[in-house]
Amino acid sequence: MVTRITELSEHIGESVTLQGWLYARTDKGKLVFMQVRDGTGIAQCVIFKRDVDEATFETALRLPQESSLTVTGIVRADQRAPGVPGGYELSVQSLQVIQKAEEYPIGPKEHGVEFLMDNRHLWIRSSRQWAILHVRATVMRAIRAWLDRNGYIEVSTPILTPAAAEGTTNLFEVGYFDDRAYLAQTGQLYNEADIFAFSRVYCFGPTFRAEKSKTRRHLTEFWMVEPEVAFCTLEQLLEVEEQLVSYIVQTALKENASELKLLGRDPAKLANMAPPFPRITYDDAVAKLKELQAASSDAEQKQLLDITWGMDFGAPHESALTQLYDKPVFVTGFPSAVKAFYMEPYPGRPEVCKSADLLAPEGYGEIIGGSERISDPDLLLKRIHDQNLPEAAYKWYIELRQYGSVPHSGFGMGVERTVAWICGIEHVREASPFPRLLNRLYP
RNA sequence: UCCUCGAUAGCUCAAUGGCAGAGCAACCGGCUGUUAACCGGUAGGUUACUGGUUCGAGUCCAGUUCGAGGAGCCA
Repeated sequence: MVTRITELSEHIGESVTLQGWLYARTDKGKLVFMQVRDGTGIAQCVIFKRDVDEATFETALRLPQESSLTVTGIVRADQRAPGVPGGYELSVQSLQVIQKAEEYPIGPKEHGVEFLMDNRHLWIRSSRQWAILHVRATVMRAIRAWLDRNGYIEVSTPILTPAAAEGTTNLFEVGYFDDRAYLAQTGQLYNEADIFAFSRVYCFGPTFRAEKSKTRRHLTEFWMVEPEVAFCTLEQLLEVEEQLVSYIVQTALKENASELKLLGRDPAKLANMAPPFPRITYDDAVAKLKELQAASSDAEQKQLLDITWGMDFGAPHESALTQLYDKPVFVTGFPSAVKAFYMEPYPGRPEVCKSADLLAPEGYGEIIGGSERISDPDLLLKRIHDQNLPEAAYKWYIELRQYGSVPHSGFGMGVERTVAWICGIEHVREASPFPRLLNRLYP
């Protein structure tokens, strides 16, 4: 009978057996402290020389980090015991080494990014990475739970696609027999087909962008959930978004309290995530940014915040805007020219479209991009022509508007950016188990 | 693609143009409450690569490679 570390508190005074790996070890004379990981947590196992035979004590004293083992001992509650969740430790009675590990490269001291990324296959064992990936799993589970509970059906969209939805420069090209195919950048166009069969749908999977971006917010492969809703205006879509995001954050706060604590994330900064989120129009946001720019005394910041109406926001603009709110903020009504061809223009004001980005607080920036889609076939065709897109490739997409077209809206949410925000980490690469970056395809 | 910074022991980093160093990890020893323990000892080097300046280069110069941060683009 094997006990898991998360269940230790239910076995105080009992003899239990753990299976795991040696996370860290220190000794003090006739005493050895072993931090043992079992995948569910970390527990301190204490070996007193007088409690075990000579061979066991010698083994423990020399056991290398990350050796696999089975350990049996009495569970004790002890305030001094470190670990995850901590507070409980094992007085070891017996120890079996399954494999004595070779010298482990990742030690208890600090390491550089390149080294850690080269050792990502081992790095994920570290408590910090373990905590982040736990939160990631919670976020993904919460996304599905909320959508499933609210009448959405998950319909997978293809990864291998014939053409781009939004330009062709950022596509990964792959061979497709005698032809070429591209890795999907979005499932949205297929989602739009799916809503006419299922009304509310979402796709959830990896997305690929061959962008030569070298920033803390970019991966070339990332996970995105894309809900799409029939009979839905932009205003209604924003309500869906704020409810979903709030549910995700609240679920993580509830289920990953110890992980967030391990990450040093202050739960107070996430606690008030509840609808409604503030909304600001692009017009007002530009005016606000100009004020901020005028008020800035830093010359470099002044330069970065420079903006004129019609420009898309850069990272410094998003960052400055989010500092004004303690909740995520919607920016609506972007200029049509900087957004995708399929976004519905505002009636009487075609230079702006029914689009909305959701910017996460504390400078984390865009985690959602969404819009109401053009439902009129003639307008859609015109937009395709205006942008010199190949009409033939979009034949099926235009047909969706010819057989019972309805107002509809949808959005895409980036999982790694959302996880990075919730965890309060610097870089999205830590929010992915094996991140793919501009110069990183190993391991 | 552009801008800035960097590459020295397994890891993190020092070293005024003048003998290649420390901490951690490893190995040996000491210590019955460690939290990245502490104390003593041992071992560990093609200073990213190529060329140049110099009596002498880890250090200065040129080029190359790799990496980090940022911009643009985006979720």
